[in-house]
Amino acid sequence: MAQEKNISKAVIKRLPRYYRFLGELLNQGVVRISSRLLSEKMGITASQIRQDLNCFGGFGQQGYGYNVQVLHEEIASILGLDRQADVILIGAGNLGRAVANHMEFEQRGFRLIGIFDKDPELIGQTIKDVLIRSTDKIEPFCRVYHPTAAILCIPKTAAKELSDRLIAAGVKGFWNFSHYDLALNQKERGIVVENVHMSDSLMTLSYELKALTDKEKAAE
Amino acid sequence: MAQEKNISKAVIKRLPRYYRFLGELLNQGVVRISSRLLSEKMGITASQIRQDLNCFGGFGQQGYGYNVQVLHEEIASILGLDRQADVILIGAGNLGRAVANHMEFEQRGFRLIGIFDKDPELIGQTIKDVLIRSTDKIEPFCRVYHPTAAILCIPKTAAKELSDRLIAAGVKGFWNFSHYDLALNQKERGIVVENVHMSDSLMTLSYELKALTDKEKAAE
DNA sequence: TTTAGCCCGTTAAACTATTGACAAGCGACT
DNA sequence: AGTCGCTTGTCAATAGTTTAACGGGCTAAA
Repeated sequence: MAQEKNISKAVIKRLPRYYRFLGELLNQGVVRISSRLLSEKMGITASQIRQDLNCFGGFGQQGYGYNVQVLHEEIASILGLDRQADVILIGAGNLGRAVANHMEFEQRGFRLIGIFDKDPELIGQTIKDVLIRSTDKIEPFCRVYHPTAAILCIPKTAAKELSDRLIAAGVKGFWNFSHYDLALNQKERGIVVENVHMSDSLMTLSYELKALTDKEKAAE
Repeated sequence: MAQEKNISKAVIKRLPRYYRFLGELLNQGVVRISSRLLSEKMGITASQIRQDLNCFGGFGQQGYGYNVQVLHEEIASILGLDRQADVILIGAGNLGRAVANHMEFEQRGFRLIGIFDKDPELIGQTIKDVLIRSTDKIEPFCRVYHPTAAILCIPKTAAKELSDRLIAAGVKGFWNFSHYDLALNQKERGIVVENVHMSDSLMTLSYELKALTDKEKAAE
């Protein structure tokens, strides 16, 4: 395996997008693609594509380009989508249920093996054949099944306590939908966090819409 | 209003986070905060905070710092949270329902005024007192209510057609949860797009977990 | 087999973003 | 009123990211 140097975060963030576009090309039966053509499709520079891919090895060939299927598989492997990391979901409210139902975990490198909630009404129900257990059962469950990651779909107020407990129970990664800023406290402890701050995203949209309106007004 | 120069995207993306932290301080009854203190709480440099805030004007005072409430309100105003931009939701599946139920639109500068789906089973139902209508009714609805933005919680396959129709109907902003890369086609047309690519985020987490495991193995 | 046209990998340059440094202003205490 | 310590706003330096340029190798066609 290559990947000696530390790969920049910016590159990593682009990989899933490459993967998505290559998957589409594969579906369309496209066999080869040049960085120039892909750059036109994706709206980025060909230079960036070549530079990004080169972080992980020379997958292309001069005068030919890249083989779509090979590249698709290589990126899957880089992202670790060929594994099945066990993940548990904490919080089976609106958002938690939607995430459990909506995401294709198996195609993204994960397997959902447990769901936890503190609401007695929900406990005992199942989502996608996975039983909802009491949050009290998190520790015993982890002792048996050792999930690698946890998805947090819980209120901000519960996030600190639960994340601490999960880390103590051996969870290494978090997909955090709560408004709590998890990464702050967990850095440098061998814990990785991926935040999905939906309301931040919505506020960004608000800003951009406002900026758009202001600009149009100014143009008059 | 200040904000003459074009503000960098990186700064905008941080504003909601500032807003979140300031809101918390406000709840705790904190009256003033220095960039140094805030930087410790947020895990970024004080320099960056001062530089970011200065893009929009000098809200602080030497020897004192920033007034928490004033700054909180200023950022709300910059982000446009004091407005109520009308927004419609397209797609009332798992994800769409969760978004409608879960997000506090009124506190983020928006007001949800309509929901659309093509499934006859869902049409006629309501979410948060908002009626679910047929997607056939999008155009007449827009002619009457002129929504500023649309939330796309629909499959990739439907995204292109619906976004085209919505743009034709006068929608200016998209909060896009579909796997379709909306921004590509809509750039430079006075349309703003904020993508929430959840599966990209999940794949990023997969990469980071893999990298973590690899590093631990290498350390042995 | 030769040649022309592509296209990759790589290095260098341009650009952007973050961090550090410091002068000047404010507040609090003497 | 004067002084000390703190903190901003801003400029300069550093770090990081993106884009451009180019040598050389591969493909395909003559």
